[in-house]
Amino acid sequence: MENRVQTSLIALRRILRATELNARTLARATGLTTPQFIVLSIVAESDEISPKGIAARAGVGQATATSLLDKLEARGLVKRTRGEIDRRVVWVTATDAGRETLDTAPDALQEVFASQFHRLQDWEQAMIVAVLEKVGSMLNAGTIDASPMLDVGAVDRKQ
Amino acid sequence: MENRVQTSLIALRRILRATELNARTLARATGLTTPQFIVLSIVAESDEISPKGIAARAGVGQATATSLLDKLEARGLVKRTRGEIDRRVVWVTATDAGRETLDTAPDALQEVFASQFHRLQDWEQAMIVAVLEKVGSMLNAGTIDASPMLDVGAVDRKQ
DNA sequence: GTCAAAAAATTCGCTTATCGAATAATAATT
DNA sequence: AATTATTATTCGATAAGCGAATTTTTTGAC
Repeated sequence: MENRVQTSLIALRRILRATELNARTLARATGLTTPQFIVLSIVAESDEISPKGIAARAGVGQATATSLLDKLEARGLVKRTRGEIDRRVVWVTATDAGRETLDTAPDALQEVFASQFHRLQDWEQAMIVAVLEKVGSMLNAGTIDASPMLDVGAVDRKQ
Repeated sequence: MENRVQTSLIALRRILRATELNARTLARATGLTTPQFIVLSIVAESDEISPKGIAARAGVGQATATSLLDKLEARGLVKRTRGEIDRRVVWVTATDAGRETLDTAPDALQEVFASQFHRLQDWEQAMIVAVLEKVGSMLNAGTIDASPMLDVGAVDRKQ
């Protein structure tokens, strides 16, 4: 039914809003701006990533990524290293200070989710995991092959 | 298991990323910037809303909301009207042009989701609806009592 | 009723984000 | 060897965003 699609999308938007607000809160807690925080998170998640990759994952242009990295590097939260095999690329890694910053940031969303999650029955938890993964792949699968006219490059290249 | 929480959060982030990229794409398709698009959507969803409410829902400051509204109003996509009972507040509504803009915007995410969704079995669809709503309320429940410093009122008041 | 406090929107000044185009360096292709 | 691609960066210009101050209006206290 069309209704279910509608309901799902509304629920999705609600989830989206909650996570967005959380990102802002987190960013403030760390003294970073939201985009800076997002970039730092991406860098910390991957042990080595290029500015191009960061741009793709953060959904911003390469120029923007460079500018954000400049600020993070100036604060000593990330480090840039020229690639040795391919000297065009720059490898970005999180410094200890960078990881520290992320670790000490209290992730309200995560905590809230975890606490609520633990209240659920086992089968409910399993159901949530399954559905979230399913929806994630649905959305991602779609983005890739359904809209080639849009700049999907960024989405494609995400590893 | 802590693992399930982790897995869920990763899946959530993936969903988030997809929807974020979609928002940017949509914004470009309409000739608006992403924040402008978001604000216009919020306005169109509610038949009447104040700048303060918009700010809360969009997760930005009041000053920012005003500035975004200025631009939307200049393009004739929204209209401001002084409140009659309380003349401090301004009621913002979407104009026909504003609704038109949103309607004609091809919502890639929505289409992709819908097409994937329809392939599923009935029980799977039902499960997705249930889980997404559950997760939404879990996250929002948290947001409300975990961070009262944010004006979460708007989230409550959403119809 | 008047005066002070609160509330809503706006303005202002300043910083950050963001993009596109141009540039520089390196790699790949021919 | 020369051309083309790729990667990052710089540059210039616009938009987003914040906090503080301002304006208008309402509410509360006395």
